[in-house]
Amino acid sequence: MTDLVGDAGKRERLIESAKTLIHQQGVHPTTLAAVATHANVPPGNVYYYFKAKDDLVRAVVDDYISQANSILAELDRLGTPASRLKGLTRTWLHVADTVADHGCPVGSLCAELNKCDGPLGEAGAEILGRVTDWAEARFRQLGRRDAPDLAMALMSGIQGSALLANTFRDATIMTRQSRHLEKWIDSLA
Amino acid sequence: MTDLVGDAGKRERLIESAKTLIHQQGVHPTTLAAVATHANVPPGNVYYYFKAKDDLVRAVVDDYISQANSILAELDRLGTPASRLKGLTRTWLHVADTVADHGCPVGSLCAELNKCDGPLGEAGAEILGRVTDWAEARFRQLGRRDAPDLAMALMSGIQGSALLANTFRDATIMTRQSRHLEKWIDSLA
DNA sequence: GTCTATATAGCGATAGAC
DNA sequence: GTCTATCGCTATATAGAC
Repeated sequence: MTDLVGDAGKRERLIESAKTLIHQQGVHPTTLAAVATHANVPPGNVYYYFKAKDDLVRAVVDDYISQANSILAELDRLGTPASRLKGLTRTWLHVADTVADHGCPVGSLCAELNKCDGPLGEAGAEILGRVTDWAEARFRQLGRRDAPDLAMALMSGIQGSALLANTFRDATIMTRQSRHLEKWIDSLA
Repeated sequence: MTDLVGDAGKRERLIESAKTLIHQQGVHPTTLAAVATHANVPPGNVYYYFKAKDDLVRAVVDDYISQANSILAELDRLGTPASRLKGLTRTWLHVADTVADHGCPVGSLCAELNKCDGPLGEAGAEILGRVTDWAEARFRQLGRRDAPDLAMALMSGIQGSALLANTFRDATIMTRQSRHLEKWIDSLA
């Protein structure tokens, strides 16, 4: 949400810059000076747009939530619940190389936020909760009573393989696991 | 590996203290002063035992590797490959509450190390590689040609559910996923 | 050989200049 | 309303005391 005009998109650039750097380096090693520099904004100037570092991180989380909403809305245009769920899996497949390099953008962020005190400590649940709830509803559309468990199993399979792909710097771990999960979804339908 | 005598176990205590604090807070927020205090060692004295913070973290990684070796050796005393693999799954089940509070000790550590430069950036692969290789060999004992994929699928299911259990602060995510994985292993045997 | 006092540096945050 | 100079804190690391 841009506050007013006069921004010249600097706030958005700062959020985008923070997203990139946090994905690559993690939250703690990412300094506000680096975020500013990468966004072509005068260093030290970040505090005009965000009153503390935590607020910038919070903005990044909000950005991921709205990004998730867009992706999920797009997936719902697919024909069947099974194809929607397989489409979700394929979302990570498309960025397998980036995941192998730096991990899943939201998964690795959640891992770090989970260890934070304060409001940010619960922020990860907002992003992953949005996606998990969506998957659960789609499994229910498939007529599955155990939809909550299945949604968790799917998300676990995705997030776990992202962690392994990153740890072993091997994008094929994602692609092979993706095949595995898509077959599994078909077997349920 | 203790260098010499005269230690009075301080080095071991520092490693144990670092393991605990890193698990709870992450690597970056854990200060050497806090590690020393928690280990009842004079602050600032850490540098006598470890020449840099990275060396302490490296010692923690080595400790997890030897811990993994012990656990895997113990699991190999079980009768069948399938029971060994299910035993691996149950290893996380036994610490489900801790996982819900602070994440999987090695999984969350790997997530953070994956974003580090230098030798530590590859350290996570040493721990998870040890376990993954073991699982792969056990799947092969089951006569599975696709043992590498199955090992990754199993580890993904475990690590992914650990991340979700931590994110949602819900230990039952681990227990339910564990049931799911054990059934899956049985279906392969 | 064991430990402590201190140097150094870098970051987040603020007060105030333009 | 927009941005910059600077403060104060904290953490790693070292030099040297016991």
